[in-house]
Amino acid sequence: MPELPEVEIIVRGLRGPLVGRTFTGVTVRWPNSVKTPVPELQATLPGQTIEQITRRAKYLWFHLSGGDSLFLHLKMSGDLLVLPVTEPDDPHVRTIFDLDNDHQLRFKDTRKFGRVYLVRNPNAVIGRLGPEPLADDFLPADFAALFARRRGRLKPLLLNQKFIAGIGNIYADESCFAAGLDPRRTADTLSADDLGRLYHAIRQALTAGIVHKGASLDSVYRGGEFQNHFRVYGRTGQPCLRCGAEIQRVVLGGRSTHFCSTCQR
DNA sequence: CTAAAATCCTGGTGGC
DNA sequence: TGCCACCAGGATTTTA
Repeated sequence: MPELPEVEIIVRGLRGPLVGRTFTGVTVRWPNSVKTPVPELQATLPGQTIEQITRRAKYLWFHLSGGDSLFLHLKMSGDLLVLPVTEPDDPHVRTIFDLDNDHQLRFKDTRKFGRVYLVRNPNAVIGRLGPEPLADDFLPADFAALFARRRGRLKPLLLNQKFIAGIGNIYADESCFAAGLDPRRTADTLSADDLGRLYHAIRQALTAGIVHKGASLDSVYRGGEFQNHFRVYGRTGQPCLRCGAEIQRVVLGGRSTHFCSTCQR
């Protein structure tokens, strides 16, 4: 569930407690989540200091003093806790990173979809991602250019991280509503005007998500309250806040898709 | 190229 | 009350 805005908020919150700290050990309780061989992770990570934490798409990116990159992806139910070693254990903690100040970074992840990568070359993890929609140099013309020669449906394209990075189910639906576009439209039917509206809708939806400190959903409370501002996501059968028609739900690309068939064409 | 389906997972929910 | 089928979904992989 955490999408670009939620990950951005989490990254901002982790910088204070973690930048400058040095890893002293790693405990892996669910090896399937670690995409680097565990012995290699345990041999390479300790001793490296966290120089900076950034975000790329929905990945948290720890820049390490040894030149390596630690990437964490929270997927559906992941959460990160920085706690003193004396803090009681939690059965849903899958990986524990020991720090040099008697604290631990605990990767809690009920559904076990989250992933951990330690790599020398960051492109091994993030090399095939599409553009960052909130980047200063990502312009309407860049967005429109993505649609050239594409013929897929709009919603699955927005969820495709190779097409554009960081958008998930919530912000895809909210962006299509704000742009007045039916998520079932195919890319080659969108006019220049449609693409202009969609560009601004995506940027505004993601920015609003960050301003509201993300959405708290999926029983993972993150402090945000953007969930109180959804206009279509999760509102199946309820009246459209703009026209009053019932919000529809269809499945596109295997994902629940919520929209107003009156306002979105 | 597009797209649908399967995969990985558990907790919550709705039906009976 | 208890049991079970089913749903949620990010990203990848498989199949058409």
